[in-house]
Amino acid sequence: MGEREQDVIAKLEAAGVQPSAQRIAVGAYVLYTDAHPSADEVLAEVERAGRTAKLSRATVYNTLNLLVEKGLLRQLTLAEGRVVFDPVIERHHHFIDEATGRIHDVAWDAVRMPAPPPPPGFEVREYQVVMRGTRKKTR
Amino acid sequence: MGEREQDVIAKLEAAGVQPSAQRIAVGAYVLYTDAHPSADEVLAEVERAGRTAKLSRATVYNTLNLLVEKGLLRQLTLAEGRVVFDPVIERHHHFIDEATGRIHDVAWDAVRMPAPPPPPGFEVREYQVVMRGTRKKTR
DNA sequence: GTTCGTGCAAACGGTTTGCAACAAT
DNA sequence: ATTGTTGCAAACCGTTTGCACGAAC
Repeated sequence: MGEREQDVIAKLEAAGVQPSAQRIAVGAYVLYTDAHPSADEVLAEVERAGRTAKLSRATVYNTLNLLVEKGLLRQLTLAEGRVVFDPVIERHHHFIDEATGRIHDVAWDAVRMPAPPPPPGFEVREYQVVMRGTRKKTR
Repeated sequence: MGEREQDVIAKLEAAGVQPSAQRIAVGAYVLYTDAHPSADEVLAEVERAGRTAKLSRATVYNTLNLLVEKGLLRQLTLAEGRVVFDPVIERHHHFIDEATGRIHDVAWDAVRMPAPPPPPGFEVREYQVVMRGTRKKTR
């Protein structure tokens, strides 16, 4: 067993997750990649690497969601695919109410921020701050 | 015909879009709402408002995409539903290559920014800058 | 032997596509 | 007549669910 796998097992156990063969295989990829893969890409990549027991789609989804729950992984909802429309054309920021999913516009001037630097070799066309949170408890 | 409809027609024509009955109906809702609706919510809302010719799902999608193309509407990909995973747990920002869809991590310290203010009555749990752009032309 | 994890297939929901019917000019 | 627009149904793709099999303690 490789060093990588040892490492994955340690992380899984530290998070209170039973290190099954499938979870190790998924973790050995997804916990070390910077490719920001989707669930299907994880499945494809693990199958390609091959040296593991059979792995079903459902197990990939189960495992990824479990790792997110346990704080080993973060879930990003930045990919195209489910889309929502905003008639406000001017640059502005967004706040997402995590309880309801409702999106609120936040005025551009509400945040004083220098233009952020893109990764080397890229140029920024547009940027915004995305906030997530909930309604404040009234006491 | 209401003032709202007149307005929509003007916007459509200014953008070089033929103002069909369906497009006017869609525009009369989506160009004036702050609810950030999905395509299906647009369909539901327009049907509820009712005072218009029949409207099919496909036409809603066509119309919304057309309005986005013409710059009358912005498309946000912030809603849950298509998801991608990142093993970097620490707070950081993201850059999305619009040509490829690839997502790059951007170090938190790369952007010097005060914590942004949420809409009144809300509190922020987490926030980040989301940049979109493309690879720089090499000349 | 009870609990937990997995695989399979079906269901589900949002989006896209192909095509025929239908305006509009 | 040509071009553009719409409706319908099917296809598609990512995700979730239900259930039965199998492994682990």
